[in-house]
Amino acid sequence: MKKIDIYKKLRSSGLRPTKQRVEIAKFLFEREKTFHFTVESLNKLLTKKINSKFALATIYNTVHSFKAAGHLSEVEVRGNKTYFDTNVSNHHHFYDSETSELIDIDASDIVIQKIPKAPNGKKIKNVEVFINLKN
Amino acid sequence: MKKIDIYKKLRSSGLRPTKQRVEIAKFLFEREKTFHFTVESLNKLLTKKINSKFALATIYNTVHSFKAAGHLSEVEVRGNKTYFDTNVSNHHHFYDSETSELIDIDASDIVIQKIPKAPNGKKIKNVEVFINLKN
DNA sequence: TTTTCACTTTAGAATTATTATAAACTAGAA
DNA sequence: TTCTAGTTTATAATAATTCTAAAGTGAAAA
Ligand SMILES: [Mn+2]
Ligand SMILES: [Mn+2]
Ligand SMILES: [Zn+2]
Ligand SMILES: [Zn+2]
Repeated sequence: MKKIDIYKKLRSSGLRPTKQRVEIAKFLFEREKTFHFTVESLNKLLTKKINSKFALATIYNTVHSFKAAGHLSEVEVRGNKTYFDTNVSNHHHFYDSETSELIDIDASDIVIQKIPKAPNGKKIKNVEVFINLKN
Repeated sequence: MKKIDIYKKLRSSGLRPTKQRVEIAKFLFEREKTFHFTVESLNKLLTKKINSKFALATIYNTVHSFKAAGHLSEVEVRGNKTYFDTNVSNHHHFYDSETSELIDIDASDIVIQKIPKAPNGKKIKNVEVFINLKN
């Protein structure tokens, strides 16, 4: 994803392309593979990557803005911290509790044959599969 | 589950049957259906049920002891608080984000036809399916 | 039955992740 | 260039959970 595209991405979702947002967006979206992170890990990596460091509140604000704009998704992982995901398409995860690492599974790589129907007046929004790993 | 069984359950897992543990165990395990709860909700319900209230730290200690003994499992749910589950068998969940409510799905009610193989030297420990609900 | 002590409970402090506040800053429209 | 709504920031506040260390207790042993 080129710099021009980063600006487009931000502008088209009503986010002013500030220095902070552009830096963070470049870090998050200029990559080939899915990136899973916590605010803490992102903050550490950003501080290492660029010389200036942003306020922690800015990382929180930005990540939440990106999520609200649909550029990030949130993954429910065992533990205290919130995990974010640059893959916003419907997909599943391996979870390695040894390393606290998430690995993407393409939606088409898991096929569910039988599924119960939703209870009383509710509908199924989506199905998330977690495959927990061991050594 | 009778009182005698509560004592057995505690003793056999190396937990001294103190007044607090017995009360909490009775509240959690003397029921037909699965019970999903947070420490906060359990504390509220216990305070209502029995006249005396226990220290919050005791609820935490007890719930963690029960989990370590295999009498409770932990369910990963979106949000800040930790959810516990009296159903310790392998099963899945509906999650209603409107009400923050979990509903059990028997393992046999979900059949997965296709599943990817675990990465590099890892093995699959277990598979958890979450069906998120909407209205 | 009494003694003893490792285990348990408890109140409160500490820690951790996250959110709120409010003052200073800035992108970009006018 | 000016103006202002949106943004960043340091810091305080909040919320869930864990830690601490003193007081209490179940039950093994005397
Ligand atoms: Mn979590
Ligand atoms: Mn959670
Ligand atoms: Zn992912
Ligand atoms: Zn359950």
